[in-house]
Amino acid sequence: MSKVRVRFAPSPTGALHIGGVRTALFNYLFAKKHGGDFILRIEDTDQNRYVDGAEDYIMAALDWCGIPFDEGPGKKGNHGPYRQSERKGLYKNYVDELVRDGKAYYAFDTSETLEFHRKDHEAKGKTFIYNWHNRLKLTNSLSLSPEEVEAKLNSHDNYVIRFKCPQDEKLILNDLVRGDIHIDTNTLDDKVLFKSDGMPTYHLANIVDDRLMAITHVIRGEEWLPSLALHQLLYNAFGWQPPAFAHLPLIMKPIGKGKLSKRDGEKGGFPIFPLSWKDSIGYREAGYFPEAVINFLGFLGWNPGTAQELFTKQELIKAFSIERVNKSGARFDPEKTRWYNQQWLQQKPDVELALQFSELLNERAIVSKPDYVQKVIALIKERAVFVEDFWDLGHYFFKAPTSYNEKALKKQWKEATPQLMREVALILKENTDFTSQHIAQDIKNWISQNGLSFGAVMGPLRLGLVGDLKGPDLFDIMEMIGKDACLKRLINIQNFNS
RNA sequence: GGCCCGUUCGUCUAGGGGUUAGGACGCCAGGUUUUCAUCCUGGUAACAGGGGUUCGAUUCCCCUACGGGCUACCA
Repeated sequence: MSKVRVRFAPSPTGALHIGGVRTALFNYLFAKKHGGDFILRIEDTDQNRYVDGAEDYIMAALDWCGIPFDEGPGKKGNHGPYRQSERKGLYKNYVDELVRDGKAYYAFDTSETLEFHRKDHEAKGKTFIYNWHNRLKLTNSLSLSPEEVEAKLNSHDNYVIRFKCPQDEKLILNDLVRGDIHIDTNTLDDKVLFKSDGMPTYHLANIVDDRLMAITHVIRGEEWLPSLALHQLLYNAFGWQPPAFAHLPLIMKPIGKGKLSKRDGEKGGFPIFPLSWKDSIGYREAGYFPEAVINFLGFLGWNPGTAQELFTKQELIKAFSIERVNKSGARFDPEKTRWYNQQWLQQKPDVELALQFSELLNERAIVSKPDYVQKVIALIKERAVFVEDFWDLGHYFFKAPTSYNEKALKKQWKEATPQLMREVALILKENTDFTSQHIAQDIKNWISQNGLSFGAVMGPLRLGLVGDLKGPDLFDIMEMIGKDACLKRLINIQNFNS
């Protein structure tokens, strides 16, 4: 068997959204699983929809996600160029071949005429389809005499080239995900293959390029399923062996109807793009790890059939199989993406997290020793979902509280509290070995010797040091911030309450 | 409207002719803890409906309903 070669073929019409990344990922996983190549091809045959920066965005996004391509724009390969606009000259010969063989024809109908037919049919409750049943009534090289056609071509009239869809054929198409699909060619239309601007349509370019680039498996979104028959027919017309096809289930809106779109992110307050694009925040900027993004994307429409949910990229490659891809669309769940990130954060080494957190600290003009930051992270990481959370969770390790949780204060700060805190301060002052263990011992002894309750001491104490009734072991916190800071903070809260 | 695809807890899903229909997210409760969270334990909750086939159907077939996609000189 020949080497597996798959491609991801986006149009540079804007930012790649999460569904596109999922398609790229599945292609990549499939290729790597079989020791094959993953090719990036830019399908920019529609110059009207071209968006500046979109191609760079696509490449940057794939790079951040850890989905590198083996061949593509800017990379060496034996099948380039990898932008369809740069392959423009190629397509005409192929479509001419089809015309010569009587498998395609020139059509001169103006868009206005076609639009009229469509509207007219719609008004009558019918659908206008340009195919076998009416093509002889329309203006094309099948209905016109050769002389008329010649004249039109010579006078540079606008024309398109349409595929002459065969009549009365029952096709059985195979899809790796869905199995056999039955199609009656009489329901198909004579799709435009070549546009009047000299560019091929998606259908032609796609087939020609997949052939020329020796693509063995076409893995794409389900929105392409209706085009499968046409593509199969085109391979037949050229006399080419078609690749295998797999259509991935669509990703649906978290709430409401339809497939996931850019707007859902804005509405639901979650990222829809891997990287920020214009006003839309990306997964990267929202604090997600690429590992987590890849992981949850991998589980959208696929699962390994085991209980394991956390997968590295290498594990995904190993476990991936196209047969286990689901048939039905998957509703996108932003909540679960958070869970994946939380899980990934727990697995990250503290050193690495410390490095990232230090940058955030720098932004707040806080300079701290790397090993101190690392110790802080060790204490608070288990309650974080994002690196950003470390600040909310552990700001008191770096700065004295400037405010106190009002509700908690009301509840905790009783009449006897000031005196208790003064005594605690005294105990701390006398401590000569300021470690969590010894502080705990001192305070616990004092509490039990005086018949006090833990709550009456620990609550106010935590409020004074942290500002809230949250956080890790208080004695650990005390050791970390040190004796001086502890005493200062106790004076602060005393003053605040008097 | 036409063509095509699909349908298991709220969501992502496993399973598959005879199961207490399993897991995860979420939610709820309990436990642990000086607090919060983590964590642990438990709970909640599903085979769209109707016909077949069969000793038996959630699983196979058909119909209906519902959901989705496509229906451009866009990809």
